[in-house]
Amino acid sequence: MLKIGELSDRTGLSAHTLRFYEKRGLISASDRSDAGYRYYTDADVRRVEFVKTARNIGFSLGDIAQLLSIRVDKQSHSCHDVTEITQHKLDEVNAKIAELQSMQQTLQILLDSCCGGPENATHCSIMEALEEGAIRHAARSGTF
Amino acid sequence: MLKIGELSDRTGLSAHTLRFYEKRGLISASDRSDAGYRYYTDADVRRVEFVKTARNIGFSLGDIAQLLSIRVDKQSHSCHDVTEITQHKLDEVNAKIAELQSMQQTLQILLDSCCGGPENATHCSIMEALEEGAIRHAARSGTF
DNA sequence: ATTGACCTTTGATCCAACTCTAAGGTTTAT
DNA sequence: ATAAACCTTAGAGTTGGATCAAAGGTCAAT
Repeated sequence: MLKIGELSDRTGLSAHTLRFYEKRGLISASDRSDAGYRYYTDADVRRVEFVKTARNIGFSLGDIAQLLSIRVDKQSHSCHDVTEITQHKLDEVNAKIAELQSMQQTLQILLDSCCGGPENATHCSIMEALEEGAIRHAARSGTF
Repeated sequence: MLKIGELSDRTGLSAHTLRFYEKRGLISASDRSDAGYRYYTDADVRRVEFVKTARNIGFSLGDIAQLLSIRVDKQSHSCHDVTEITQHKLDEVNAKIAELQSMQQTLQILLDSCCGGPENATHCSIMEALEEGAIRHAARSGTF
């Protein structure tokens, strides 16, 4: 049985984060000491590792909660349930990439248009482009 | 002289957002009525449009503050100053794209590995992959 | 028995860029 | 004169994923 600090050492997640995940319902301690210390089993460690892997891939904590509920009762869920979550994430990622690539293009065009030298910015073509506003209509949705 | 609602109509930014930008130091009203109503000139409109254009491209409000300070005194700034901000943004965007593409690949591999059918998830290869943790070490930095 | 490292909790704070609320004051048209 | 539509402010709330602080209790080793 591991205490939270040991679990933290083993998983690389801080004790803060582990408690936070518990509050979010993602993990829990199998046992508690009389004083309330959390004690974790090997199964708990595996669950935390599962969360960590999913998070590394880019799943949100909400997605992970869904994946975990499948994990504990695989019989009652289908592969389709799993791919649906995964596909949804992929769609999100693709949308974000498209948006960023649009920004990338615009920024590159701006950079290409400007000398970038020590001349003063009175006739800077980037400033002029921003001034004219004739740039693009990006699908901004809280990217940065 | 426009009131804030008229400026809002003209720019498509809400009055809330315009006040928020003012609080952030990006814009200001050239005048106020006795009652405190904001009044905007054409120059103010152009400044707001500048902000909007820059924001659409993906610049942060902090970046935009810098660009605006160049704008009001182009003599004292060089093209280099402008390209530096732009290049920095481009670097950020490129880093984010790389990170998302890494996620994209992983998600695609997971999807390709799974039948996605109505079979129960007992042997789902996505779940197994998450279980094993042998996936990747993504450069996560608060993307989602 | 004392030190120091560990643990507990609730709740606050951070980031960005809004978005909204409450509680009122003003303007304009009829 | 009155209603509708506008405006003001300070401040709180939103999202996601942490991260930290305060104030205290516990444990292991010496």
